Amino acid sequence: MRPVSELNADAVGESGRYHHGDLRTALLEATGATLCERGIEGVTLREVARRAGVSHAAPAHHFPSKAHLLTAFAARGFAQLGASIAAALQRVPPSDPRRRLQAVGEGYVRFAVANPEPFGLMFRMDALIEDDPGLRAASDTAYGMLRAVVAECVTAGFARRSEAELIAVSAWSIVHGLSVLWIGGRLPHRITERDHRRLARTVSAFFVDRVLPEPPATERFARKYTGG
Amino acid sequence: MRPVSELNADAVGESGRYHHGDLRTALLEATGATLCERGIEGVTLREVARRAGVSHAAPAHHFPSKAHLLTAFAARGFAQLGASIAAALQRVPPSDPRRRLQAVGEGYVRFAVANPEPFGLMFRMDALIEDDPGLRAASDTAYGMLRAVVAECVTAGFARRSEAELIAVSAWSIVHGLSVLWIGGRLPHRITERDHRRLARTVSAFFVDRVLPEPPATERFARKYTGG
DNA sequence: GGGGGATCTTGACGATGTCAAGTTTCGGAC
DNA sequence: GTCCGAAACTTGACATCGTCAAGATCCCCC
Repeated sequence: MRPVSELNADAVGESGRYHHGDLRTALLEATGATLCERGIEGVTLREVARRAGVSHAAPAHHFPSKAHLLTAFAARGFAQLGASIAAALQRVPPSDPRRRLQAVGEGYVRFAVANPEPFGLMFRMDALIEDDPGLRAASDTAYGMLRAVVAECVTAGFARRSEAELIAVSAWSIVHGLSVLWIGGRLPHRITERDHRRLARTVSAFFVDRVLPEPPATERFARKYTGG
Repeated sequence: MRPVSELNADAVGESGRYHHGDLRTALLEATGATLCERGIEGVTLREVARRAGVSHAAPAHHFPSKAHLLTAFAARGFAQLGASIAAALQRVPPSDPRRRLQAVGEGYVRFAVANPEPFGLMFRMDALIEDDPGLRAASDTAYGMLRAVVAECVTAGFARRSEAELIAVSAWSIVHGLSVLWIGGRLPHRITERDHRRLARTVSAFFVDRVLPEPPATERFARKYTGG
């Protein structure tokens, strides 16, 4: 009977509390490592368990199924996405809501391009528990940050309140689409080969300047799209 | 020894030439049927073969691997996407390039929402042969239609030639992002519950009117984003 | 009309997600 | 202090998957 400390010495790592330690966290981190090394289809319950130093069926005691594990990982990803957006927002004062909206877009695309596999997984609804409360909450939090900044723009007079939702959806669509197409290698190479931040900044600024022009221009177009 | 006609009678269907008929096409159609019925993860080589009425290893003689089958199906999807865009374009005369750009966006989103699973598969690069010539060609054709209409807008004076690529990328991003978020159920329900065509039309019109305003306005913003 | 090659089948292999049953280990009750 | 229940983990098994190798079948062309 070999002591458990010898069996799991390399896998327990920093958290050596008991049995394995905090296996739940270890599995999530192993998922991230596998995801970045071998891509989404390389993420296997058995491979993740292998990396965590446990048997192939151990994950079942922390996640009812593979989908639950991926969902928990995706929820963490949405939290990190929110942090990326928050970090970008912190650099722009509340006095300039248009540039804050631009910062949201840059933070979104920057996170996506910096973490392509996790970002891709976050929107793989076929592999996730779609109505998981944690996932929904994390996703809604990120979207809520965008809506809050759009609301700031409304308050500052750069947009009408009735078109706020349309602007939010459009803004989210353009940054999400740009991220997906970029990660998927669908954009022309002469574009994506440029500096990461520059393209994200250019598209975000382009959107903000065109969609939220100076207040007078806003009034001109607003009434068209705000009918009940 | 049962005659082959009895074995495959129900599967051969309309094309009863020999062995099976045109198995390659039958497999592609079985893929589409499985995809829409059971979702992306329900698409299995064995299930597809089952539906086509052949043994589990038969597809290997027409597609070297599952990824090749899915890639061929995705290429067909891009062709259909192009057809959807072309159909939308045909309803708008060349004299109004701005509304033609709007039509491209509507055709794009309409196809995506009408065929969510095929559309999702078309951008699942982890499951596809990324640099397959057929897939690339079909994808580039669809993107080329968008670029062509943007070029029309440039010719008509609604945009500067130097910002054409930026506009094309932004337009593709917004319609693609809207499609992905919509299909993924990430948009607020109070939005997606509305009529399909209306949201697609609203966002597309919103984009066109804001990004391609009357010529004078274009000149105002153009110089910012066109630096080398 | 017969042979060559394309087409399809059968059988097998390793890998995967999940389940059932057994084993080890922790924490609290006595 | 020790003992028991529950939690954590292991072992083994099953159906299914993608892929490969080998054999069977059928069409086209010489």
